[in-house]
Amino acid sequence: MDHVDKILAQWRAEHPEFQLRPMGLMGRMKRLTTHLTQGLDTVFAAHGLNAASFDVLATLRRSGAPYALTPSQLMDWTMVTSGTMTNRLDRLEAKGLVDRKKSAQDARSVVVQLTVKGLDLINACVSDHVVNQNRMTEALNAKEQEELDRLLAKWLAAFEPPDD
Amino acid sequence: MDHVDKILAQWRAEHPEFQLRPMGLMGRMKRLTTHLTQGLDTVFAAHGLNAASFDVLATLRRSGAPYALTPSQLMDWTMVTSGTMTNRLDRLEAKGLVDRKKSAQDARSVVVQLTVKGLDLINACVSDHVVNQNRMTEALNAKEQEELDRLLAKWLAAFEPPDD
DNA sequence: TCATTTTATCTTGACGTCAAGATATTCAAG
DNA sequence: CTTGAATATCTTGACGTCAAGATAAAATGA
Repeated sequence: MDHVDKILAQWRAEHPEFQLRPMGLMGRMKRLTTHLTQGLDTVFAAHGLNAASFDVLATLRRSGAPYALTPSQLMDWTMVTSGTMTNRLDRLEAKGLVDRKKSAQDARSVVVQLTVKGLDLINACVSDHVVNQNRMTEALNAKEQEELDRLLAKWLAAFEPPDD
Repeated sequence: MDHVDKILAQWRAEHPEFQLRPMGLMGRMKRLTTHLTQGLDTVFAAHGLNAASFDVLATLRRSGAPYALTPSQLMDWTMVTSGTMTNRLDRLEAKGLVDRKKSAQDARSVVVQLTVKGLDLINACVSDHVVNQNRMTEALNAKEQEELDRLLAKWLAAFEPPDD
């Protein structure tokens, strides 16, 4: 009897005819996401970052040398709007973790690149982050993780058709 | 090859030694949550609500007649801070969907109750909401939903020890 | 009883996000 | 060419959220 079970029990008492499995699924997803987010934030904060800034720096880092992408490419990877990305980049630039240069090919465009300071920071943070993620997933064994991943991937495919 | 697979492939190229299954799991959870949230918002918006206001009204509704809880009880159910709950209640009260009365038993406390207007609105909205949730879960069959729910519940238990 | 601690709610200030719109540049059709 | 459409980024204003602190009332215990 966890928190979500209690919510479902209340609905069942008020509306016995409701088909509640999807609600349970989404409720557990939402609550789990809250806990996972908090757990990840701890590591980000230890490096002076938050989820938003980590998201951008990690995207640049894993794109490989020279660790440079346009704001539009960053928006595609991170699922945020242009206004949000502008705001994130302003803060990262103010902290000296990225810099912005006008694109040579397209005068409308900008190239965002990790600074040396930004690269060092994200390297250290990502290492801790991966360890942290593994620790937070220990409640499930290898087989369970595999099965969960398979089901999530199938569900996700309904919203993001895989290209291949 | 979905979006998360692409992210993992980038990390694998940069850091072959990383243990990436937990990252894949969390990435899919996060992305799925984003899509699910957007899908739910559509129904809320059709009734003039958002996720925050729906959350409060639905919590009051499923608590059963007389649809009245204190702000502290609402905070426990919804996992938000006191400042957030004050803000949510201010807006709902301004729209005439709930009212706040001082508690007779405890002068520190307040009782938040659905108005008739609030009750009618949340009844209509919840019906649509349950249908919507079921529709958004159709990508998984009954057996898959059951298995996914079992795994999520087990993982969630690591963060919220079930009392029973 | 009275002082201390705990509880319940609200306030304040900062931040991250989005939608809608503004600017500037490039592309494409005739 | 030239002009209209599409693209890339930034700006603005509103909102939801949180952490930290303020206020008031109740509970505790000496």
